Amino acid sequence: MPVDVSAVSNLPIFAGLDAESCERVLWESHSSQVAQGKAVFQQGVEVFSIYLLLRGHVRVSRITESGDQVIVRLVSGGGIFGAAHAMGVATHPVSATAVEDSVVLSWPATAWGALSARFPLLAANTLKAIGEKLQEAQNRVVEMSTEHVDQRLARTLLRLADRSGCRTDDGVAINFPLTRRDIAEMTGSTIFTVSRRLSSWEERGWIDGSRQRVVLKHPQALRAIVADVRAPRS
Amino acid sequence: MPVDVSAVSNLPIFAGLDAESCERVLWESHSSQVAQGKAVFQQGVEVFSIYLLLRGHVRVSRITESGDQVIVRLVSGGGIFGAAHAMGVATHPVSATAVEDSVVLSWPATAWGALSARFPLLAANTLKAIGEKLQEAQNRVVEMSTEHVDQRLARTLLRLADRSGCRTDDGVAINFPLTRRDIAEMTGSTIFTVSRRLSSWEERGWIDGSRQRVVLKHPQALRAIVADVRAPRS
DNA sequence: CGATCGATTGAGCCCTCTCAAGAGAGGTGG
DNA sequence: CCACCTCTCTTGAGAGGGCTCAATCGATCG
Repeated sequence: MPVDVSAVSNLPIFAGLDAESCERVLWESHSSQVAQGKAVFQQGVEVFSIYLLLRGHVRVSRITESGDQVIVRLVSGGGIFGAAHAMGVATHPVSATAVEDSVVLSWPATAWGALSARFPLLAANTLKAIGEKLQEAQNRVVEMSTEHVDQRLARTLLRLADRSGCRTDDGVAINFPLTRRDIAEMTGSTIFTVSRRLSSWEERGWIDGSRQRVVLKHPQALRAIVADVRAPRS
Repeated sequence: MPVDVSAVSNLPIFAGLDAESCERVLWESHSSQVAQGKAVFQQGVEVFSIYLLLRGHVRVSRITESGDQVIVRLVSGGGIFGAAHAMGVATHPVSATAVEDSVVLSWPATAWGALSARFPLLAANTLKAIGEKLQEAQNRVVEMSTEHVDQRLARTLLRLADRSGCRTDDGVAINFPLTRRDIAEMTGSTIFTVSRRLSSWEERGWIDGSRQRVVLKHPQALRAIVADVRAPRS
C-alpha cells in the first residue's frame, strides 16, 4: 500500500498501537482518491467498508423522505466515517460526499472486524470515536432545542474554524468550499436566513464572506452571540 | 446478588453470552432501587459506574448554561445508560432521574472495563448499544431540522407508545408518568404549545390526555401527521 | 458569451414562543 | 374531613423570529 505508516500512526484511531500493529492494520486497507463532489458511499446501500479520511473534507448527510437534506457531520482529516458496520447496521443511513478533492482509506467491514478482535486497542479507539460522535450529536440536539438561528450559526462557524481553520492576515479562514446551503443544512435553517445573517455580520466587520468561503475576522463577536443568554424557554 | 440470571440473560447487552459468563458479569454488579424523582447520577459529577435499567423508567437530561432543560433520552427496561466511561468521558454530560420507582444495576467503571476485555461479546454489545444511541441522536437532529412541532410531537408519542406502551380498551397507554413539560423537553418545544396540540388532538378523539398520562386512541391519525409532507425547506 | 450555480435582497405571512391568568388534581397537616 | 398549598395543565392575547416565494445579481466554467 502506498500509505506511509508514519503518516497515520499518530491519528486517534491508531492511538497506542505500535508501528508493527499499525502496519498490519494498514496492510488490509485500500487507499483511494475522491474528486470534489463525488460520493464515497450512498445512503441506503449495503455497508461494505469502513472509512478513514486522510486528506480533504467529506460531507455526511441524509435526505429525508420529504426531500430535505441535512448535514449530519462534516468530516475533516483523520476522522473515521461510514462506521455503520461496527455498530451493527447493515445499510448506510447517510451519504458521504467529498466537498473537495480528498484521499480516503477504506477497510472491508469483515477485515475491520477481524482486526478489531486482534487488536483490542483498535476496538477501544473505535468505541471512543463513536462515543465522541454521540456526544456531538446529543450536543446538537440540545442546541437545536434551545438556541436561536444566530447562535447555532455562530457556533457552527466557530466549530468549523476550530477544526479546519487556517490563520490568515484577516483572521481565521475556513479551509474548504462551504456554500450557504451547506451552512443552512448544518444549522437547520434556510439559505435565505443564513445569507441575511452573514451579510449583517459582514457589514459589522465580524466576518468576510464570498462564494463558498467564510473568514472569521472577529471570532470574539461570534462567541458573544453564542453566549447571548436571552430568556430561557418556559 | 439478588438478581436472577434468567431475568437478564436475554437482554440485548448480554446477547450471545452463556449463562456462566452472564453470571460472572452479574457477580460484579450492584442492584439498587431508585424512588420516583430521585437522581441516579448528576450532570457534571465524575463517572464511577455504568448502569443497566431493570425496571421502571429513567429520564436522561441535560441543563444548559442558560437554564433550559432538554431530555436527551428516556430509558426503558433493559437499556444501559451513564455509559460515558466506556466512551472515554470522565464526567457525566447529563443527569439521570427516575420518573417512576425503578430498579437499576450498576457496575464500577473499572470492573466493566475488565469484564469487556474478558468477554469480547460484552464489548461488542456495548458498541452496538452506543451505536444505536448514535443513530437515534442523529435521527433527532434530522427531525429537529426539518419537521414542525406537530410532527415531532406525534413522532415522540408514537415512539414512547411503541417502547413503553400498554394495550388498553381505548388504545395504547403510555406506561409511566409523563408531564407536558417532559414532552416539551423531548420535542424542543414549550409546555404551552404541547398542551394546545394535545388538546386539539383530544377534541378530535385521537388521544386521551390527563394529568401525567397520555393514551393513543388512534395511532393512525398520529402517523398521518408525521407523514404529512409539506413543502420541503429551502 | 451564454448557461448554470451560488448569493443577495425584499415583501409578507405564519408558526411558535412569550407572558398572564386561572382551573384542576393531588397531597398534607390540622 | 376540610382547608390549604403546590404542581400540572389549560386557554387567551399578542408579538416576533424565521420561513416562503419571487426576482435579481454576480461568478465561474465550458
